[in-house]
Amino acid sequence: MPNNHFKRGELYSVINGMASTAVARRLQKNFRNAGLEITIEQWSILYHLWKEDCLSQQELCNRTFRDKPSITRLIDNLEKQAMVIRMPSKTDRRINLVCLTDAAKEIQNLTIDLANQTMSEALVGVKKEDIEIVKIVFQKVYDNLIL
Amino acid sequence: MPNNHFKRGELYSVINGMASTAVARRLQKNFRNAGLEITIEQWSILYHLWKEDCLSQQELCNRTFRDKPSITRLIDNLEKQAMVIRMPSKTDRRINLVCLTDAAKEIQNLTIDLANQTMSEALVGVKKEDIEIVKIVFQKVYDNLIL
DNA sequence: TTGAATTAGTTGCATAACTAACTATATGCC
DNA sequence: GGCATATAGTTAGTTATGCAACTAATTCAA
Repeated sequence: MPNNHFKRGELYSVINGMASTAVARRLQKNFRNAGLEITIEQWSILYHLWKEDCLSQQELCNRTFRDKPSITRLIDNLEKQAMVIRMPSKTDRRINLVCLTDAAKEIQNLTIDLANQTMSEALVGVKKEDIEIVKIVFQKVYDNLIL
Repeated sequence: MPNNHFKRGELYSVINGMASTAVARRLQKNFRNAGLEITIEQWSILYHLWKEDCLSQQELCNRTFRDKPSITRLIDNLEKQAMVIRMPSKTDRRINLVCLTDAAKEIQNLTIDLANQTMSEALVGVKKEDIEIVKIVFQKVYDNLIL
């Protein structure tokens, strides 16, 4: 039994029960209050497309740390809401390029402002250098488990 | 537009896409490989009951940062698998006390070992003091958003 | 003591996640 | 060229999550 047993268990439940839920739920609420009918999961797809448009579904899997079926359904739902369209790649017919519509471009600034505002609320009292440490720890965890 | 705009956006997607999924998915896989038919969400309930048995559903909500319907269904599924039973409180008939069965007690040591092992794999190369910082940051985030 | 407000838990509906099994296209080796 | 293998994406089935609306029991105050 490792000697740091309980600490790790505690960390585990913190990560699992709190990290994504508290921030995500608040951001979702802020979207709703602003009249935006979009989930944070859908927004996270748009967020990556705003950085670089017309990515393949596989590339979205890599960048959002989701598996392929999850991306398929998220794109399905975003397509229903006319936020993105699937464009068959001309060089590889297996690939769908996921491209933004004008509707998605219109909500970019508003939603990113809301996200920044939410992160500001969430990070009150947290030192900048500690945020950097959290990012580094998460990246290491991801590398340890996935690569 | 806040000047630390992109950093926070990045942190957001890291928290949302990676934190719970990578560790949780690995732990789930380790459970499955050990022949355990239990989800990590169900395990997180058992984890709190091993620390203190016969908690109310509301108390489990507080300790696992979940809402009431989530707890209701997790307990439903755990009850189907005969891991817990609902016992009506004698002092307040609105309350269900959720108590462990022998089957749950049997898997306690094995699953906690697997969880510690998974956290050890996940935290390779991460300094102990950085883990503490992550915990403190998450607690602050939670306090900022919920309280 | 009765009636409003609070608290504990459940149910219905929608979205999202993972696994496993599947189709279709592309690549690479003989 | 042709077959094995790899890659991109979809579908089906189960579990989990969030919200809103609901029932039942308790508390508290007029």
